[in-house]
Amino acid sequence: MHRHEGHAACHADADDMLARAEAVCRERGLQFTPLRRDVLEAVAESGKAQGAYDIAERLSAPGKRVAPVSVYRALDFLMEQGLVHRIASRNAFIPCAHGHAPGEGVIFLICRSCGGVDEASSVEVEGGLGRTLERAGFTPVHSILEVEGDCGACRERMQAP
Amino acid sequence: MHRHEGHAACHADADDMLARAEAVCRERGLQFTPLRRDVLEAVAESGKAQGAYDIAERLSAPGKRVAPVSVYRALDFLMEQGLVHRIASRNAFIPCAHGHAPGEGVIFLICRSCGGVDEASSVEVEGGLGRTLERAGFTPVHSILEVEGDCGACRERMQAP
DNA sequence: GGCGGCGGTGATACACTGTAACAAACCCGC
DNA sequence: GCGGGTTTGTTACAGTGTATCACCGCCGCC
Ligand SMILES: [Zn+2]
Ligand SMILES: [Zn+2]
Ligand SMILES: [Zn+2]
Ligand SMILES: [Zn+2]
Repeated sequence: MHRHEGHAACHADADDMLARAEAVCRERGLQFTPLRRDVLEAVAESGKAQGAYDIAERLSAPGKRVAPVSVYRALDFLMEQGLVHRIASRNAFIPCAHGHAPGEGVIFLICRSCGGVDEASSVEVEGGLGRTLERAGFTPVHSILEVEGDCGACRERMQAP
Repeated sequence: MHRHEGHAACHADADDMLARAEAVCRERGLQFTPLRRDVLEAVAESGKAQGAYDIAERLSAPGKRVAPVSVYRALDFLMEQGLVHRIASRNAFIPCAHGHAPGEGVIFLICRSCGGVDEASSVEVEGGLGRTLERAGFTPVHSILEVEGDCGACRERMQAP
C-alpha cells in the first residue's frame, strides 16, 4: 500500500518520475521525446488528477500551442509504459511512481475535497475478486477499482477549521 | 452473486423490471412517467450496456424525436432509485434487477466480446477493501469496481466455433 | 549522396458524452 | 380556476476523445 506524503513530496517525485521514465524508455528501446516528457511532467507536478485538455492548456504558451490530440497520444504512450494511469470516473490522468507487477490490481483513492489521488493495493481484495470471478465463470482481462471519498488530511482539516 | 441466463431470460426480465420499477416509484411517491418507462425498457431490452445516445435514437421514431438530454434526465432519476447503473469505463448504462442494500458494493463483469454486463458482489472483496481503506486513513463515500474480460458463454463459443 | 520506410508531431475536422438555461406542459391540492 | 412544484421540449454549449492527412526527422539501404 502506498501513500502520498504531501505536496512537497509529490513535487520531489516529479524529478524522480522523469528520471525513471527516461530509464524505462531507454531500457525498452522507446523514445522519451520532449513532448512526452512535458506531458508527464505536467501530470506529475500537479498533485491532482489532470484532464487532457488541462494538460494541453498548461503546456501551451503564447506562440506555442499544444493541441489536445498530441496530449492524448503522449498519454496513450505513457499509459502503455505504465507511467501514467487513467481515472475513469474523472476522465483524468495521474502519474504512477510504482512499477506495478503485471496483472497487479490497483486501487485508486480519490479525494473529493482536494482532488488528490493515492494508489493502494491489497492481496486480500485481489484474492477475493479472483475467487468471485472464478465462481462466476468470468475470465478477467483487466479491472478498475476507484474509490471516492475523503483523504485523511482533508478529514482532519474539516474537523478543525 | 448473479448471472444472466441468456437473452431469453434478459427479455423476460424486462417486464419484471418495469413492474418492479412501477412498484418502487409508487411506494416512494414518485412518478413513473412514460418517458422514464420507455428509457428503462430500452435499457432492459438490449442485453448489453447502452449509451445515452443509443437510447435516444432507439426511442426516436419519424415524427417523434427524443432528445438525449431527456434520456439523461430519465437515467439520472432511474439511477437515484437504484433501477439503473452507470458503467463508467463504457459511458453506458445497464438495468439493475437486484435491489441492493444501501452501501453494498457491486462488481460489474463486462464481457468485451458480447458486451453483456453481469453484476456480482462479494463480502470478501468488500471487507478487504474496507480494511485497506481504513489502513490508508481514507473515508470512502462510494466506489466503482468494473472488470472487463470474457464471460463464460463467449469463452466456450471461442473454444469451439 | 539519394531514397524509402517508419515513428512522432502538427493541424483540422469530426464524433461522442454530458450539462446549462429557459420555456412550455403537466399534475395536484387549494 | 389558481399557484406552485415537477416533468418535458428545445436550443445551445461545454467537455472528452478519435480519424485523417500532411509534414518532419531519423535511420538503414541502395
Ligand atoms: Zn500506479
Ligand atoms: Zn484530500
Ligand atoms: Zn445492481
Ligand atoms: Zn460474452
